[in-house]
Amino acid sequence: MAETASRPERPESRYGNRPTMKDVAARAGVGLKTVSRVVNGEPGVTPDTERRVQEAIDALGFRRNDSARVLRKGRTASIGLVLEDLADPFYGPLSRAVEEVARAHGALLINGSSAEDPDREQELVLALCARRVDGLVVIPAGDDHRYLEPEIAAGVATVFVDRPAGKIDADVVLSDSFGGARDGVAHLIAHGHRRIGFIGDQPRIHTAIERLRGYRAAMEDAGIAVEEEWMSLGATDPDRVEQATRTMLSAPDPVTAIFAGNNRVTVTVVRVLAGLPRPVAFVGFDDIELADLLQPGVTVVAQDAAQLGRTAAERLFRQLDGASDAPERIELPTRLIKRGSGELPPAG
Amino acid sequence: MAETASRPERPESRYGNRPTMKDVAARAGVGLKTVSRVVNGEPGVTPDTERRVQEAIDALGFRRNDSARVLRKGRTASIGLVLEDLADPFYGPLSRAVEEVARAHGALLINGSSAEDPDREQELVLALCARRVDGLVVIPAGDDHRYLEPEIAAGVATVFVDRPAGKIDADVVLSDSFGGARDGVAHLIAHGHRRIGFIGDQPRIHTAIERLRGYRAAMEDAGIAVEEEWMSLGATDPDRVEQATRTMLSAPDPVTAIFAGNNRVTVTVVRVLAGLPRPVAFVGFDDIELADLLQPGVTVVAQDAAQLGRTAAERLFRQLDGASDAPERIELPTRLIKRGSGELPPAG
DNA sequence: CTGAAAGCGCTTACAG
DNA sequence: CTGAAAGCGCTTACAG
Repeated sequence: MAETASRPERPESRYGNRPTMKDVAARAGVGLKTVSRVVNGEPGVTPDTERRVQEAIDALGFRRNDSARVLRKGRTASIGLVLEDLADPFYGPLSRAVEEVARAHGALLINGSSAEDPDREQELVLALCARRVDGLVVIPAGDDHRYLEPEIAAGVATVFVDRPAGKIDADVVLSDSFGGARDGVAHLIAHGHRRIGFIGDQPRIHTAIERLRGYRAAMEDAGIAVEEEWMSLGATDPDRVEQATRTMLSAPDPVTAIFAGNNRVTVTVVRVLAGLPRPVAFVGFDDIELADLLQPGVTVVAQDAAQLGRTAAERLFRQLDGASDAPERIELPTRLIKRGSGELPPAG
Repeated sequence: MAETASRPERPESRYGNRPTMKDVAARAGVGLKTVSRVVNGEPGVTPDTERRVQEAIDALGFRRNDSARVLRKGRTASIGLVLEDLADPFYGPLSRAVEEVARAHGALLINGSSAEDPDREQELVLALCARRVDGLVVIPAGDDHRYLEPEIAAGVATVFVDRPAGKIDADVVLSDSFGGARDGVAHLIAHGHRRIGFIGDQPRIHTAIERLRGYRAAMEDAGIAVEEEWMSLGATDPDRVEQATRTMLSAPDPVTAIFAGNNRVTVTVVRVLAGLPRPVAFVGFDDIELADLLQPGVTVVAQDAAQLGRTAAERLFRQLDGASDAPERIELPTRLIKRGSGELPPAG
């Protein structure tokens, strides 16, 4: 056992020591095409020939090189998924959903993180195109995707998720950020709040702007004049968010409620609020695990990450199956989940 | 804009309408090899020739087909990562760490979930081998990996993570499940508990067995005779875990503390305990988000998922760089994080 | 500095 | 039922 698994010397070429169809053909005493037929389960091979070929395959440990196959067939049966950060819990269910759809279509998933850097997004996307993935699901970091035009023209199916494509016309699947934020903020207003803070992601990110817009709309609907100090957009790292939270709460006339623009902001704000003596009402965009077990439970505007991924991937394969629908914008609804923190009345 | 992005007819072959080096060469009036030189930044091209080639590349929107390149070069500059479930928070940081190391080595990451199904694991792994990934990082679902022997012999670098390989000798990177569980249970014993329950994953999973072993060791060290009803291994779905928890707690002489075998078990047990009138002490294996904000805070045995991924990926690339070290078993330490739930005394 | 020929490991199109 | 030839889009090894 240890012997068969002992590490071999690495050859210069990784394939150098791999048997090919040619080797199998030679050993079985048949032509190349006959091996190809057996390997691919094509008809037109006598049982006896098939057996001889199969024996050669087993004896040599032959495994078809799909890399070569792809070169002839045209399709690679793989799709690329470019997201911001594989470690962000929001992308876990989304990735899985994309993978499941890909699997159902016999495709593999190549995954990459842009780290919210437009240059890195482009580099990754183009690397995937060079590998000739059949399609791309992209959570964009940048706001100019004209670099993709030649690829799309060449037939690479493309769907954007969570945020729209920039400066090109492409399929996009989004959550209703505007409506979700408006509902969440209206919910706080309905519980008596008028001084409400908004802490969100960087303003160059589409969802951050949309959610801020939803916040403003809800405030305006209620006839509340928003003050500048109530709004803070920026990085979602804990330090920045904690700072923003504390600033809002220590103002002479502090906010009595906070609305958070995404899951990472939520985690930090909740942590800060937990350390305060007086309760501050809170609603967050995106659900987070264990939100129901905190005291109070965390009220959130939930989006369905898995459904975003599933919808995008299905749309992608529809493109690959030849559908020539015009690019479409699909918006999925959000859902307000009341758990306590959003139903607190204004303090004092 | 809308025009350039409007969806083209899908050709039979995805590459049919893509310019190749041959097209570029024809347009620039040079040989194929000269185009190759320019595309790959090789020396030995006059500035003037280079400019002509570059113009042709830009005019045609040429992008090198790495799929073809790979066929000649031998290496695909891609590695495969097979894990259980992309949506499990434990695998997020692990995947990201593997991706970062891959990126540093210029490789792309192909990701797949086995859904804890050995057949699906094998299917995925072999599909990745057929694509000729340079290496594999595998969180195994099955316990027999002899099917990988021909691949490893052919030069596919392989590292197992989180659980050891079955029936083959290969690199493996693990957390110290035994030691971590023993420490966690000893911690409960140190706080006065003697009747302690263990709820873990299915017994065919290596980490489940190791953690159970750690539990038994701690109990034995303390001279406590373990009763059968205190141990429950099985699926980690909420229903099964809730049932197991309630059964242990409703026994005539119930346990006063529970040790959970992984993150999913922890989430469910914590949820059940939160609904009980009397406090039950708890320690979980794996840290979970917001564990510090619950009442009481959740004491856990934390493992470093990112470090597991990083270590495995680095080991993989060392193999690919030609290191011929013998297969090794690397065990990373765990860390007990005290937050309150594990320091509760036995009730009544 | 430049390029024609051969070949990577398959599949396609065709002929027997 | 079977197989020889050509070709997918590149790189390698070599010659000029």
